[in-house]
Amino acid sequence: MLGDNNIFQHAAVASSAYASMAAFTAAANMYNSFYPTTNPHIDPINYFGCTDTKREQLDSKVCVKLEGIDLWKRFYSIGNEMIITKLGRRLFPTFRASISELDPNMKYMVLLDIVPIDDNRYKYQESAWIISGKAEPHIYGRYFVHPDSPQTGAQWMKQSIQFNKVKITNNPMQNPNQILLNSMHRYIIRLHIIQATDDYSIRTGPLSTFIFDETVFIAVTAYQNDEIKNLKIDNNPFAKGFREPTHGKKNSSKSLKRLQSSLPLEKSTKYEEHHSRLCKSDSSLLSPDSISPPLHHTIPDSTTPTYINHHEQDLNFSPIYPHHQFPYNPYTNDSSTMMYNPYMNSTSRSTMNNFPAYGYYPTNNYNTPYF
DNA sequence: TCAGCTCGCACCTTTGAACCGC
DNA sequence: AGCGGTTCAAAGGTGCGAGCTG
Repeated sequence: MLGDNNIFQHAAVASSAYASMAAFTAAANMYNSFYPTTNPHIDPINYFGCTDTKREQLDSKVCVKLEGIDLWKRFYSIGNEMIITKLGRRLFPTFRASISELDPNMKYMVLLDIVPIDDNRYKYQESAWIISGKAEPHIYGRYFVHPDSPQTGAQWMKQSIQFNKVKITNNPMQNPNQILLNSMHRYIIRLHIIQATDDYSIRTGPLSTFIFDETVFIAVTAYQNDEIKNLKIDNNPFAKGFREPTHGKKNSSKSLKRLQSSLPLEKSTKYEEHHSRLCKSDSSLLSPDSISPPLHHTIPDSTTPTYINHHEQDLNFSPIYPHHQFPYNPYTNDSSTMMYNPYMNSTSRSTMNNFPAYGYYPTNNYNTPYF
């Protein structure tokens, strides 16, 4: 099973049950940094861990809510960008979530990773993102394990979980705990909750994966869209130094424009304001022939999460495929793991058959079996 | 030529050690 | 001795912009 993966072997035989789980992830990340796979269908942890173990799902009542949803939506509505650097850059907005309905006495691990949502590379041209070619292969298997992992459900549910230390990089030789991304590619954040039942539960314990549409972003080495840049400056405390109208070479009109654009607006108004721009941007982005997406737009709302029961789901109509197991094994067909999708609820289910689940991103394959 | 990337910089927040008073 | 509050320097997170690269 382990093959010649000595790093993994050493981690797997760690004496402490939970230390070995963390060590496993670290080792997998380390291994992947040295021996990256570019095969889009093989998750390295899965590849070197378990290839054919069926995963149970967590209790279907388990609920995850994305915190700071309003800010995420504001970035989402413009077309979020995240800076990546060789040394690693933090995510902003910070990914925060609150979990409910876990077993208070059971121990869990919480992991975060970032996966591509399509096979395209993009470029920013004439104030819009357009496809510029085929994507570079994504290196799978880099996860950020929440430093509090593992802890009991009661502890996880006590307060919101913050992933403020997560860093993204474009340097494969950077710290393996940083998530490796390609510039000018589009990604989405995933959250994984794994029941920590024993030494190897990271590979075998019940798992649920949660995806939040609002976290879609394009990785860049420099901001392309001024609106995004200004929104970051106005909301990130570390960028406060760039808010001052007289700062550096910023001219007053530019600063004034930025300040105006950042004024708090009534939520619905703000989204509607960006709506037309988003449609234009996405249509050019997602369809080379510039066909606009269906006029069925809603701002995703992860504050009202609904879950998919994959056993009930009609895969012939829905673009959503189950996360088979953690790690994903492309050669099994286990639909046990549920996944969060804000569009899927009792009232919108019928719409699903006609409209892609993730609205603005009909080419979504970020929930296809990579994992 | 140029889009994309790197690096040093100024400016800022965060962090934690040291100090102080109760 | 222990605790809580304050101060302050170091560490680290920002975007900027010039220069580099393929």
